[in-house]
Amino acid sequence: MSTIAKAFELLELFTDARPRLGLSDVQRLTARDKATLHRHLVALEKIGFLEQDSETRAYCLGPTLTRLAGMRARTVPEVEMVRTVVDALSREAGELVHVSRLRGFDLVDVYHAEHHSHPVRVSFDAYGLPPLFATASGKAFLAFSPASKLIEALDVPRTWVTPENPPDKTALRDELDAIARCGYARSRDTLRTGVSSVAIPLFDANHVAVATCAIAFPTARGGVDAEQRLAGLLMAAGAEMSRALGGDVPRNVQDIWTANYEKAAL
Amino acid sequence: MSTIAKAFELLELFTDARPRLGLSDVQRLTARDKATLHRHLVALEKIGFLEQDSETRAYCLGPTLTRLAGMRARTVPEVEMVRTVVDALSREAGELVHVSRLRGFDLVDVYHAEHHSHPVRVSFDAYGLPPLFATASGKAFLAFSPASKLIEALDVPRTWVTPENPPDKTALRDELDAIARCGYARSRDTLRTGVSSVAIPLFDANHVAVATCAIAFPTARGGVDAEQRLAGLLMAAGAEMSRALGGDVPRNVQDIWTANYEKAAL
DNA sequence: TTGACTGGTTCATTAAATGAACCAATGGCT
DNA sequence: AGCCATTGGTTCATTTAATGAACCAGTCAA
Repeated sequence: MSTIAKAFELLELFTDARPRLGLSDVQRLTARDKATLHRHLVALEKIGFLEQDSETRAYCLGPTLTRLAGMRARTVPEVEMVRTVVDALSREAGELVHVSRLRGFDLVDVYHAEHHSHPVRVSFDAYGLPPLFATASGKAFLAFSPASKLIEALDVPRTWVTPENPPDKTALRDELDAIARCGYARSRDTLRTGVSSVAIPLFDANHVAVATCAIAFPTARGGVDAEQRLAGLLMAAGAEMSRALGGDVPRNVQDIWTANYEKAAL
Repeated sequence: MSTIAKAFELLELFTDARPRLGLSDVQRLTARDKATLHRHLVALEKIGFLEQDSETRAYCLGPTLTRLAGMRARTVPEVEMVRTVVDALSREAGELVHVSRLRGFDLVDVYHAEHHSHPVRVSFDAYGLPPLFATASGKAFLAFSPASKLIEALDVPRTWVTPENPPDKTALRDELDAIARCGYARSRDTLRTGVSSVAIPLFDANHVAVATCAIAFPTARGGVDAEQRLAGLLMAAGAEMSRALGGDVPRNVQDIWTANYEKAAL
């Protein structure tokens, strides 16, 4: 394995659950040699990917990440464009909006925006990324992808331990069909109790689902009508977001969306 | 040099000026071997620090940076605390506010917030980071640091080509003295034409300046009164921000700030 | 056709990463 | 006091992984 990948694995250890790790912690988590780990940690600290508390000697994620992420947000046109749309959507919805893109069989954050009014802390990768069929975003993606994708997705080995999710294939298939009909996916308290979300897929130029946009909101605040309102906003913005990514929404999906958000607006 | 550092240097090549680089571009910029560079680029792409446009084959900064930066923003208490203060300040000022911290002789972004009303795109590292004495933030830092810091700062070799800034030591010393007296530093069109800013230092627990907070605004929008208003906001929030970093403002500086922003409020 | 570009690959050489053993300091606990 | 288990960090002989000159293949313009 390349040293770069090894060093990166160290960065991945820092999660919401354990944001500060000492040398020994890292050693326990990786079961690698202490000397090597120490050198890697120092190297990462030198370049600002980690920083070390001079008192406790513990490491945490460093400021360079902020800088580079900002650079990406400014310069990568894809993100730049999505950003304006997502910011607007976030203001309108008053909730956390995030766009993720498929990378292998994981959905990784492209950009997210949270309206200031009521901060909902939604943390993603506590211990690895959840499987596609466990999140609204993932289901939105699968529902608008060829069936073969689901088969593949189910076969991919995962670090994430599903919290009581024996993926029942037929039930899942039914749910995905329902999502394809109503235009958006939903989840309640599945990823994190108290957090619900609605999600739609975003499409590339070939009308293939390659990304997702989701709105997360506290379950307590989201009745059926609230959920439908948010889903309506999502579907109304769906075309613009796909276009921001350089893609386009398939005709049949656009028809479903148009019908649904017009209904929601009434 | 460690492989980690080498790979990191590649990431540093991606700037606002040139956000997308092909293999050959990278080779020209680094004068390193193509094979090695290619392997590094691929490794960085695998972990999502870069991403490659499948059509143009060019690389740009990747989505993992966004994810990790978000993780840091959420989990590192220092950032978390600064965040709330900076967000508030940004809303009040209606301008871009950013907090940077000293790292070697560079100021690196800890957190920044931009009020949505009028977006000012202020890009920092076009070709390396500017020297301390060329920015409001840097001058704010130097003015409240022992004189030896300035001597050191002037001696540090820099990649940044100063755009007509032969650092005249006595003039600089005079300016820094003036800053120390009035409580904040200012710059007009120095870093980027059309952009002005005001800045104050932030102090650690030992009353040593270790960071800065600056407000950037379009020169066109900033008359003398506007500048003083922003500087007043900055000085009023200075104590809270230093405390958010776990530090404290020296008595004499606090006195200057208190006197000045009370004057500005009248 | 040629030549100058791309991005990407091979494989012998070499330099850098590795890890067992070792320090030094800290913090309980008898 | 002494002791044992921690902690973060370092050394240096060994080995593994990084390196780079040369090489492919594709693209574009002259």
